[in-house]
Amino acid sequence: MAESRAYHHGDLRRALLAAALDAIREVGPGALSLRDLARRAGVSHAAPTHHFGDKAGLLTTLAAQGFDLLAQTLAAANDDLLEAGVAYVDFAVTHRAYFEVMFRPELYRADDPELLTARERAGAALRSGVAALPTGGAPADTDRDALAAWSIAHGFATLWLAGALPHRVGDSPREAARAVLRRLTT
Amino acid sequence: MAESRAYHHGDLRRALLAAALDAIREVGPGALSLRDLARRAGVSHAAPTHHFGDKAGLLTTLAAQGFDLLAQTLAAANDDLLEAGVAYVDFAVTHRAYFEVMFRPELYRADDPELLTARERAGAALRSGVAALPTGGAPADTDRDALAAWSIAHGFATLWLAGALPHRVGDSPREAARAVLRRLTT
DNA sequence: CCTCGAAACTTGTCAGTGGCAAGATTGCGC
DNA sequence: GCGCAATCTTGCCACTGACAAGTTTCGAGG
Repeated sequence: MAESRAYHHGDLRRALLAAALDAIREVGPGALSLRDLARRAGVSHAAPTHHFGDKAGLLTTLAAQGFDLLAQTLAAANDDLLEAGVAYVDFAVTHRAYFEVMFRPELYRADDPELLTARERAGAALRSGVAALPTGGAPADTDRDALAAWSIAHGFATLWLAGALPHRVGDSPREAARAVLRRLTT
Repeated sequence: MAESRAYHHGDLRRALLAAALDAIREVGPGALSLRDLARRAGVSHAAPTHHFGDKAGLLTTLAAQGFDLLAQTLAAANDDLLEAGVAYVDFAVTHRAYFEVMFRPELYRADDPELLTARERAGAALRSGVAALPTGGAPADTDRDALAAWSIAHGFATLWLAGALPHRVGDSPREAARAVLRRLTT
C-alpha cells in the first residue's frame, strides 16, 4: 500500500481524510477524534494540525468535497426531478459520512469560500432539475418547487439515516424514496 | 426563585434539564457538557451522574419529553394535515433544543421504553392527520402518504435549522413552511 | 423526639481529547 | 551541497466524562 515510512508520510492529508470518512461512518462526525485519525494513519497526535489547523478545518474540507460530489451526482440525473430526488437520497445513504458532515454547519467553517462555491454548485444542480419540470400550463414557482423537492428528499434521507423510519418501509432506500417522491412530482 | 441552598438542591433534576435546554440552544446537543450544566445549577461536577447516570441518560430524558411535546402539538392541529405540517416545523424552530436531540439517536438510548412510547404517540398523531385526508375517490396509501408528509415537513425543518435555506425564503418559518407544504397536500 | 438507613451531593482521581509551543527531521530550490 | 521551509514529533495544559469513596441531609419507623 506504499505506507508507513518515517517522517514525511507523503500523502498524509489524503490519508487523514480517508481515515476521517471511516471514523465518521463508525462513530458519527460529532464523536470524531483527531488523535484517533492520527493513530489510524500511524502519525503523531499533532500531525493533523499541520494540514487542517483544527478539527473544524478538516470537517470543512470534507463538507466541501461532499457538496462537490453531490453536485456531480445531481447533475448526472439530468433534468429528471424524480431521479434527482432518488439520487439525493442515494447519495445520503451511500456517502453517509459526507452527508452527515455537510448538514452540521456547527462543526465546520460555514463561511469558507471553497465550501460556499461547492454548496452553490449543488444548489444550482437541484434548481435546474426543477426548472425543467412540465408545468401543465400553470405558472411555475421554481423557487418554491425546488424548496419542496429539496425538503422531501432531504427529509426522507435524514429520517432514513436516523433510523427513524418504521421497518415496513423496506431496506431499499432508492425504491422507498421513489415511492415517496412520486407523491410530489405527479 | 427558591434556589441555592447547600446540599439537597431540592429540584436539581428539573434544574439540570432546564440548563441542558439552554446549553443545547447555545452550543448544540453534541457539545453539551455535564460539568457545564453542574456549574449552571451551582452544584458539583458529579451531581448530574446521580440523577441521569451519564450524558446519554440525560439526553434520553430530553428526547422522550420532546416526543411527548411533539405529540401534543400535532394532536392540537386536529386532522388538518397542512396545519399539522406547519405545527411540526413550528415545533422544530420553537423547541429547537428538543428537536435537535430527538433526531440524534446516537446521543441517547434509543431503546428506552419511555422514549419508545412517546415516539409512538407522536407517530400516531401524524398518521391520524393523514388518514383524515380526502382522497378524491382514489384509493389511499396512508403509510406512503404519511411518510411523504413527514419527510417534507421534517426536511424543511431540518434545512431551516441548519441555516441551509437561502435568505429569500423569508424569516417566518410558519409561512414559508405553509407555502412549501401546500405543494404536497393539494 | 430520635435513630438509622437511604438518598442526595461532594471531593478526588483517571484516561481521553483538542489545541498550542517548541523542537527535530527531511526534502527541495538555488 | 547549503539553507530554508514544509512536515512531523514531543511535551504540555485545560477540559471533559466516568467512576470510587466519602459527607451531608432527609424521612420513615420506633
